[in-house]
Amino acid sequence: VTGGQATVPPAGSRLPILHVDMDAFFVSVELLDAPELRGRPVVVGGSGDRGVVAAASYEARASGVFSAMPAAQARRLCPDAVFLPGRYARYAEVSEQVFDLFRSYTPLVEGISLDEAFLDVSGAHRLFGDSPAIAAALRARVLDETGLTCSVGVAPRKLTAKLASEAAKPRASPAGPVLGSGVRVVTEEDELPFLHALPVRALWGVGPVTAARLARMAVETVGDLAALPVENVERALGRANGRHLHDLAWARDARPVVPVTAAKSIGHEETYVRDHVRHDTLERELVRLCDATATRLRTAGVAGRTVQVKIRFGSFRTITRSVTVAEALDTGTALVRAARPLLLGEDVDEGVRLLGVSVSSLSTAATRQLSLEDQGSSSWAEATRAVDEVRDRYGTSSIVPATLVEPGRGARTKVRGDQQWGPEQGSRSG
DNA sequence: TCTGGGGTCCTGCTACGA
DNA sequence: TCTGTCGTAGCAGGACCC
Repeated sequence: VTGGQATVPPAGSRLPILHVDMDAFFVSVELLDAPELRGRPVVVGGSGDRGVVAAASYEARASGVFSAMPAAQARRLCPDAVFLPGRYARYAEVSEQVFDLFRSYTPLVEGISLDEAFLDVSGAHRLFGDSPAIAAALRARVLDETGLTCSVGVAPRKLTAKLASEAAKPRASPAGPVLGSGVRVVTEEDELPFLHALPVRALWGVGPVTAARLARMAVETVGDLAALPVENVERALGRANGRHLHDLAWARDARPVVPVTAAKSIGHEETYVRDHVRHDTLERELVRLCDATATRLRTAGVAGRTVQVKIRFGSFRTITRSVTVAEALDTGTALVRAARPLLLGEDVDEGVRLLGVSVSSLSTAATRQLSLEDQGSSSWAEATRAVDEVRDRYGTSSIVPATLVEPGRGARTKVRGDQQWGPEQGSRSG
């Protein structure tokens, strides 16, 4: 307030949230490195029989290929497409470059995935102008510095910023990709009309099951959902979820942009080319997954008390078995000790399609209680540190649990990003 | 017809101690 | 000593996200 009169803030400063979404990110990175593929239908992921599509170019999308679609289906729909296996490390590298650029506008950057982030730019207006101006400048710089395009939503809160960036995206059409607006601004006044016109499936948290439940109540749009009494929604969807979605339908979303959130679980899982039926083979796979998970725990400087084993059978029936131990674990041997009885307790005659290990109830090394093993002897901790150092210097496969060494074949280890979107043809099974 | 891998969050149930 | 209640932790499954 100055001179007894309220100053009206400029419209852009009442739109603190940006949602930035890279366009067809994995595919765009591939095209950056292989420009001769531009204009062709390109699909990342799903090169094996059991894979799924991780990303599709707009040319491939015009044939009906979308993310998460089974590879076999994608191949039928678009036989001319170039299928690429995906390079997680390369995407992570480009992502880091893009996120650094985001952080040059504001420290309040919340990554949702490699290709998507929320930015709170409420403190950046003096330096960079209002939010729509920041959005436009940011898009231009991303293109200039990386050669990639992105779409940006600008809105008063996360919910609508995300939906706005979606509305700004390019679209696939049979005639080829149709450019989007690139930036979409949704002001406080526009918010409810914009929101209520969208299909209810657009809301974060409404998947196929929830959408089907809502359809039984004749809810097709966000507006339909908003019009229902909250009690009815709670009865249909459960208390927490029902209230949350009803709030979202009225654009009530107070979630702040949180720059860093600590991981709550770390794990690995893998789908096999053919189902495993032998316990000894699965035990070896379990050792490999535990070893990889433990390495990542140590890299993150955390250890966990709850160890979970996930088994997906040939029929796609999926079970989880978990155990919580007194002391937090971060070594492969300790994880195997906890996980093995969980696996051995299950009948695998049906055939196991996927095996996974994950660790939760994480604590940092500084706060965790010393285990008896730690207190009794430091030799195992030293050996583990030495293993990490050898792998740092000579690669992940340079030193592995003896169980994983096969005469004449060496050893196969797992690192993050391996077989990210399904098993490769010809990889090991048994 | 076929359904990945990395996660988060919620719900319902059971066990257990105060 | 027995019984009921309540809060919490652990466990399993499911829905959802990118």
